[in-house]
Amino acid sequence: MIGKESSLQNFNIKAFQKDLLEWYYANKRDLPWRKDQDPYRVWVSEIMLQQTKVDTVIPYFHNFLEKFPTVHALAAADEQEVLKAWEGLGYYSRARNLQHAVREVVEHYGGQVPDNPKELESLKGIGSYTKGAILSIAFNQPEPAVDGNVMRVFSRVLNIDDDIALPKTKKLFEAITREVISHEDPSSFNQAIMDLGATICTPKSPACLICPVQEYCQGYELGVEQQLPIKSKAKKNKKMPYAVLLIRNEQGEIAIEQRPDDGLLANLWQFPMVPIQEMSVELIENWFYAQYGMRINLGEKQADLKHVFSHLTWELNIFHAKLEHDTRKEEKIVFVTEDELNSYPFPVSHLKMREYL
DNA sequence: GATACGTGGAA
DNA sequence: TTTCCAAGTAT
Repeated sequence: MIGKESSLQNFNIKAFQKDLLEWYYANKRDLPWRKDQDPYRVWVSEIMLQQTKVDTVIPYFHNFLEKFPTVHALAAADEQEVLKAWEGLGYYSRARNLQHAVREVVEHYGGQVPDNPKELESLKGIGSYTKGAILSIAFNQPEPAVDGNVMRVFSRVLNIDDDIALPKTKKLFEAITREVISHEDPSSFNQAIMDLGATICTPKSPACLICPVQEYCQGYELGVEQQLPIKSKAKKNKKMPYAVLLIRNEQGEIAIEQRPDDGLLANLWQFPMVPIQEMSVELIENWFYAQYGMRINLGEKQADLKHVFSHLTWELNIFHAKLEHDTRKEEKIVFVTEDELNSYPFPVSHLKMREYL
């Protein structure tokens, strides 16, 4: 690892700050969460923006703030309603953790978002990045908010080849940012680095010729900007084949079930899924009876589709089925009308399946 | 420290 | 088609 001391030798911090901030003041993007410094709005935006593009977040942000305009509104909402507002955005534990944390803010902090690192980081879903983002953007504190943009920009500017996939590398960049951050306008400094990373110092084909800090960039000077940052590869994901059953009862209602309250897509709803190795109608019917206590008649396969996650892929084979005999004791499966489906949060693959109902 | 955790868009 | 990526966090 390169120490921050050697990285910052001969680096003109004041001049870098000045050029970066002047560029930001003239070119900053007009984003809905930049209208004010309301800590709750900043918080919601930062959670939504985790691993998610700005263009994707914008409509969700508007809708979410309309439905839950304050910490009190979000604290009082049903979790299902919150998940429904998050539907399609992904990483759903963000939504559940956010509501959990907001309820803690209402209970322990009188509804005021904490303005110190200790209390902020103790809240569910707030890690080192989000803590720094809230402290700097909402409270004007000179705290680092190191995300992928910051690591990419500083990897190039300071020619640092540490693997940004490693946790310890983030600590290095946090230490560097503490040295480099503007104390006059820490909020703008952090957002400027992120805007620069998103619009100029992009992962592929960075626009070095129009970069406001080109003259400070060792990566550019050495012609290695395309090689930085160093990032180790993710592993290939695993395939998981399922039969998905669109089951109708005699009233024409449709069977859905809620997923477990932890792990993948926690607490979301889905059409019943049967893990399969090979396609066998009897195997599926029998497995379903053993699991749910319901006899079904499997109909014809309607379609298949893939649902690609970060770490695995569902191979979904969609079947119609008819409820034959119901000897259930528990109500794990619920039958609802097509209209009622609209109030349940589903993963995107199951939203797409409604076309085959 | 490695892995789980979503989704849609770009090259 | 495949791969990578995007304002990370929890465990």
